[in-house]
Amino acid sequence: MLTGFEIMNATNASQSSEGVIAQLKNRFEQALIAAFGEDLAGADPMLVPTSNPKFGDYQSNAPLALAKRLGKAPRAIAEELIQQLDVSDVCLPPAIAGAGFINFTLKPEYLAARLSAFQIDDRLGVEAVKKPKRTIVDFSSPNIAKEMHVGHLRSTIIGDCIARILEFQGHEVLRLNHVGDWGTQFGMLITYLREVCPEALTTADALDLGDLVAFYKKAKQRFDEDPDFQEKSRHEVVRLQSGAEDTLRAWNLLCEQSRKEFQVIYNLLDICITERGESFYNSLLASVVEDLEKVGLLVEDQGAKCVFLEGFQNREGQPLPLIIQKSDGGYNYATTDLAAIRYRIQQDQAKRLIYVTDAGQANHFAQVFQVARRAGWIPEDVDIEHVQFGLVQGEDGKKLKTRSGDTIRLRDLLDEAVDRARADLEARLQEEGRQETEEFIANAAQIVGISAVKYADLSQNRTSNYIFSYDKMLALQGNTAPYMLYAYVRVQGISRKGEIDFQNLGSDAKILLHEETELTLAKHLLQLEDALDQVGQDLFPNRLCQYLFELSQKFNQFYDRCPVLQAEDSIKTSRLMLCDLTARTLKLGLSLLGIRVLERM
RNA sequence: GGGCUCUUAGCUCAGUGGAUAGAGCAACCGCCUUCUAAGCGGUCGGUCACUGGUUCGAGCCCAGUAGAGCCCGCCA
Repeated sequence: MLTGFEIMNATNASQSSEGVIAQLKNRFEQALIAAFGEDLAGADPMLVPTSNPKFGDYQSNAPLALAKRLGKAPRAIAEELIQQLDVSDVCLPPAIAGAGFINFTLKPEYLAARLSAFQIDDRLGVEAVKKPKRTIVDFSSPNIAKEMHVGHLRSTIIGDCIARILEFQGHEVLRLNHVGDWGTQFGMLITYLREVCPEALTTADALDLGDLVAFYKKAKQRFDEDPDFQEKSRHEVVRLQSGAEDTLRAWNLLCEQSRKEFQVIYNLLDICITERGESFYNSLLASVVEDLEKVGLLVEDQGAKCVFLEGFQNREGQPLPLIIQKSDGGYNYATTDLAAIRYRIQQDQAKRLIYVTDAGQANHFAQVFQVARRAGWIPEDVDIEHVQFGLVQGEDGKKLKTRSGDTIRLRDLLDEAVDRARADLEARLQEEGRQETEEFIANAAQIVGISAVKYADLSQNRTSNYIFSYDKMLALQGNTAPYMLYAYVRVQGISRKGEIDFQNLGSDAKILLHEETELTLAKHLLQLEDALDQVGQDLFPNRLCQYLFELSQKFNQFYDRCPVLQAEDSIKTSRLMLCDLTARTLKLGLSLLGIRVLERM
């Protein structure tokens, strides 16, 4: 039981660092109960940013939704709610509008107080979650002995971003690279190499990945044509899975070779990930079959051990099986994925499993999740989610390919983005008669190029296909990485020009919000936590991009209309604080997208 | 045949059951003696694929139709 004093303290949360929406929601929930009783305890306050600035900053649609349930007119409900609602420390008096909306406008003093607190807060007001969840983000997952191509781009970028956001929110995140390092492709590759290049199987660095890819293609061709070769390859897989020493050594060399190449890409993209490939689960596969047998889900059909699925049919309208063990005794990826689910829940103790793969695997994951659920392997308190994304298409709307029709190597794609960024920058330097060092140019081009690729991907709703265009992603205006990097650079330009130390603006520094653009910017700065909460929940990084783009726009409007260095002292200090907060918010937000900033560009 | 995803401005795309559907690009018109104009302001641009349904209220939910892409028994 709270005392009156404690209730007042709990209510008077203007210095609290929770998100504005969360804070208003709390107050609203209390008012709902005070006005209409405990029955309404779970009712949704329906608090959202307003659809139009003329309605204020936030609105509640709850009175409309509750009209039927309470048997009262929406406006009357709004009236009663406002009576019970104490938000005077946060907002101007709430207004009832339209059919029964309640509109809230933040008080400038509240804004200034919150933003002042951000001044000494590296997290910019974003609280760590109270209940951290151990989370696994499974992403990137290239195949050994193949090069990373454009198909791995989205998984890598989106997965990394999701991991960064969840980590920042305070969750314990395990980033797993479920590489394809185990399966029939090794049988044929090793068999082929034994014939044509045996030294590759015993000597490190005898081949580079490019050669491996070429050998892989030839091996595949032989496999498809030559029954003898097929037989040898299958035998090689069995030898590998049973641990034959020479085959295992060859396999290890191939993996090591690929790993080095993958790392080049991960370094370029600034990706940190732990490899735990399919082979890791090899020893657990037999028990998956046994345990499915025990719970009575396993059915033998045409020699294969399967689980028949609910809600999936084949062409003839028959129930579709998920094959757990092939008729030749081998396992396939469904088995591995089931073993991985169990391992991640039981051994890793994960409470949230996130799989970042293309939408084409939606069926596969729905099937695997169904079987795991029916087997009782997914406890109530564990969430399992397939975070799917669409294809990367060329500007012709078809799957992205080189001019000659080959798959584009990820390495080449990234290099070209950097080359183009460099060409743009050099043209600009020439035009403006600027002289910069080679080091400056190389660094700026690198960051602009890579950021542009990442941002172009992350800023789209991931569920749809997206059209890859260097021209659009590197464009200097619009919702692009360069636009946002430039907003950040503008702030740093001010501090250089004015010889400002943002760390040391004086102890009496106060935020004053008089101009419209100052208020608008301040309000947006306060919404970072709400934006991150949403992405943490729904795993749509484009929402964070949208937030940062709007922040950049609002900063540029402020920059355009409010002189900083020429302003009178107290206003100059206040504006410097807004600049610094904007820059730090951009830097933090971009870092959560996996994008680094530049001080000059 | 079944499943999944998608269809919003000329183009590329946002859009959380709520008020008059938004950006960017392109086009056109303005704004640099002033912190980097890689910027800002403005104009133009909509049958939210179509038809029904649910709802006080639908671009959003449900059903159907059309179109696009992807997936569908021993590859991953």
